[in-house]
Amino acid sequence: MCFNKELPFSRGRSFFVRERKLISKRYVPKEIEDKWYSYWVKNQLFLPRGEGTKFSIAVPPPNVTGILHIGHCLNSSIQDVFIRFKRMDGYNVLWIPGLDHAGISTQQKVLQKLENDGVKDITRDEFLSEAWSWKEKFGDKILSQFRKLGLSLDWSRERFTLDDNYKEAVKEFFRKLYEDNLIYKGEYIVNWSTAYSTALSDDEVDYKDVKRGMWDIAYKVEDTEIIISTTRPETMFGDTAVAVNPEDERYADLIGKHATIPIINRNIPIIADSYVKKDFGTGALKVTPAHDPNDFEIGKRHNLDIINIFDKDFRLNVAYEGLGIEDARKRVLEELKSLGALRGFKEVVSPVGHCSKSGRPIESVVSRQWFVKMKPLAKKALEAVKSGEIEMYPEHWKKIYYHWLENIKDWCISRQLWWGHKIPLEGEEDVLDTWFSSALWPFAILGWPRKTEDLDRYFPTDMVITGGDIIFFWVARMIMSSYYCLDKKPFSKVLFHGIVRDEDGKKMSKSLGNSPDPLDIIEKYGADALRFALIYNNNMGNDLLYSESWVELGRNFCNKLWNTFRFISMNTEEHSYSEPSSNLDMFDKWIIGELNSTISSVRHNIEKGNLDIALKAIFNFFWGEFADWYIEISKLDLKSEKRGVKLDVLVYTLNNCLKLLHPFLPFITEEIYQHLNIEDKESISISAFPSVEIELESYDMNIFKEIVKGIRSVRKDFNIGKDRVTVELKIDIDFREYLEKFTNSQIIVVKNFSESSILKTLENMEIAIVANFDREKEIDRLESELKKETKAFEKVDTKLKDKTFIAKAPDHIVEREQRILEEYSEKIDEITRKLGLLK
RNA sequence: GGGUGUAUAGCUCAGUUGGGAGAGCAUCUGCCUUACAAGCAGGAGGUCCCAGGUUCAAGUCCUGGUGCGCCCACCA
Repeated sequence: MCFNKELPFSRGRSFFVRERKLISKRYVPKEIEDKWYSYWVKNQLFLPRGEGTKFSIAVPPPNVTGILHIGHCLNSSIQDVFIRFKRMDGYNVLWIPGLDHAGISTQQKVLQKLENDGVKDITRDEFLSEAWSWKEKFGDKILSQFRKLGLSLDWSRERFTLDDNYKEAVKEFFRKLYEDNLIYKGEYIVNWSTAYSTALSDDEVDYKDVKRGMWDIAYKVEDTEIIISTTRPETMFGDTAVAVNPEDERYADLIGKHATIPIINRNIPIIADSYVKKDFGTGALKVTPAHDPNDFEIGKRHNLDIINIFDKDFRLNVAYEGLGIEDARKRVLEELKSLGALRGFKEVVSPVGHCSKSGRPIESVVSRQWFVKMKPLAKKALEAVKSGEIEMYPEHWKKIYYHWLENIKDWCISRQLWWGHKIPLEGEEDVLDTWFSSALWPFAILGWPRKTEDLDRYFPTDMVITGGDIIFFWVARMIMSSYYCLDKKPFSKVLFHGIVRDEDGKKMSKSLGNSPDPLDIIEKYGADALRFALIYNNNMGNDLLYSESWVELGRNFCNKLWNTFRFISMNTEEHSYSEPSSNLDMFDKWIIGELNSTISSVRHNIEKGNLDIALKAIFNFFWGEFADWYIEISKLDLKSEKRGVKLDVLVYTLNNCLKLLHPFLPFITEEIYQHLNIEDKESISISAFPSVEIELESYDMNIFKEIVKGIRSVRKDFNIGKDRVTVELKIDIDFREYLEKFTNSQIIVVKNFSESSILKTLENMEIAIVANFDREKEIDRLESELKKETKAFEKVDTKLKDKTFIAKAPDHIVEREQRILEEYSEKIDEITRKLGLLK
């Protein structure tokens, strides 16, 4: 195989000889990240390749409004880890990028811009051309941020929800629903966004508790009156009944009579409906079917008239013509007061629907809108998850999903906007809800409704990864539409991750100004550091409280990686690498053994979706074992005849770590991999993900580590410094020579520790260090240690004296406790003996 | 009101099927030991929310309570 490689620097071992001075002591991500991204794209490394099993993901398309935030970074980094892992593991991988036109949000932004530019009276076509240039500008910006993050997306298949192909998909979906009688147009009460002058679906409304006034108003009934309570007095002109509870004795003899609306003096019937609560307000309710969902339902039950009291700009049109809602309310109250009809006032806190986009209160109005009947679509979507055909993690999301689908309501899909898919029927000017098109994303981007190779090969996709906040908007609707259109699931697995919050637990938002710009973070710390931070701290499903200190840890880790590479590269200038196989000593066997278990753990945890655990496993191995112990010990042999083997093991381990880390930290791993140059691959991204290759009997180094730590600890406690010391042991060890060099000590084996030594108890044994020391200090130290050990001894002793424990606990547990007891006992004996000598 | 999640070190969080309490940050002490001060070494710091229960054994399982969070519905 021969690649036409065009590497962005001169590559190979000679690099270090000639340019070593250029390798900076600190890792500087800025200098390499863009370079490698261009290299990957230029060499088409993100296109599907090979004959392996397919693995495909459709990226949740970001809105063309705004810019990428930290949450997007988390979402897309998680996906990239899976994608890069599978690509390295031999799968034929496809990851498709794209954007969502985001109807309301985008239209609003564009209108805002036009208003700022002083443009008025624009036609639909003029508006659309303005919106398209907006899309070009901001869409590119978002996608370039994806590149900055290092996402290995197939850019040759970039999609947009308003592409011509996509329009076909939307038309086909609508046509099918229409022909199956699942779409209908009707006069219904809908949520109306006064900010955007369009209908909204129920899901786009957020309820917030609002403090507002509630007034009692008297309506005349023949020679008496009935007093109703309302928070919206100005809607009285749309009243078509007064309702009371049928059980309410106070009003029993009024039912069937007529009440008169004050001011306009129109008569309306008094009806009985069990919806009305006796103990709320006065127990009498004014019924305004045109402007309240519950009243609308009452109206349907009693065949009441519907009187719309607003024009399209929400100015009154029955009385007080032309006044806005607030002004009208004031005037109505004044007039009621002068008529003597105003009987009470109090403040109440009650939930009010707000437009989830603009934050303004929504109005309920009756209008003609298009709806989709959802119950028939929900059935298969429900079954698919219940049967396990589609998996959802964390699993508790299933319950939320079931509950929504089991209580699903019809979906209002028409929007009075310009930016979107026009309803594909003669004469219709409205557009479809954005989610109507998003629902088709996984298959529309693969070519549906046409039969394409991509659709055939890559659908259903393997997973969808998203925040739980769009489970209804998006995930559930994709599942419904996919079964409906193709009779297949859209993906096999749904992974929900948490929301990124700030350090105080507040949701990141522009208005709070607490959301850092990912580009600033990348500029300062590098994309790898940001990816590290997000994945290292993301326990699947829980929210995460973002802190810049995480990114610092990521950067520090990259720096550690970089300096490990520098150290190794300094020593390998003249070295010709071959995979380590023979002449391995105990330390080599130990580190390769540890590497092997890390590899297993990483594979296992990525497959399970526990990316944080996988990353921590590599982090701990690389920093805590390889750098802190193996490299330090290997320095002892870099001048001996073992040098060659040591370098082989160093390079081998580093190279494997790079590959394990590549899905998480794509840039720095590529940079170092290319420098190492020990495999014939044009990129680490298409090299083979590690599997356990060198099987060997691994070596346990715990005793070695414990003794080293014991000596260090004593040196510190007694200010011994770096002087050579004599260390007494009661057993011989097979790494004595290394231990002596590593700790600057002389090891001797003794039967009893000498009087002039400092006793140190380790987990498995005791050692004694011979040095000058403060006698009193040592006595204090030993006494407090004796206390501690005695307490621990007694705890285990009590346990072992418990007959039921001996009888019922498994043998291996009992044996272990006995072993532990012996250890404590030995330690106590030794400390006691030592104390005797000192005193 | 219905549903659901969470409570472990000063902070943010890990803790697999029950079996000797962990990481990062912060903090204290000593080191520029030639790969790395973005580093190295050594420490200190915990009533695992509360109360019961199951068990030889509970941070882990069960019941109840409390605090915090989220989702759905909604009162004129």
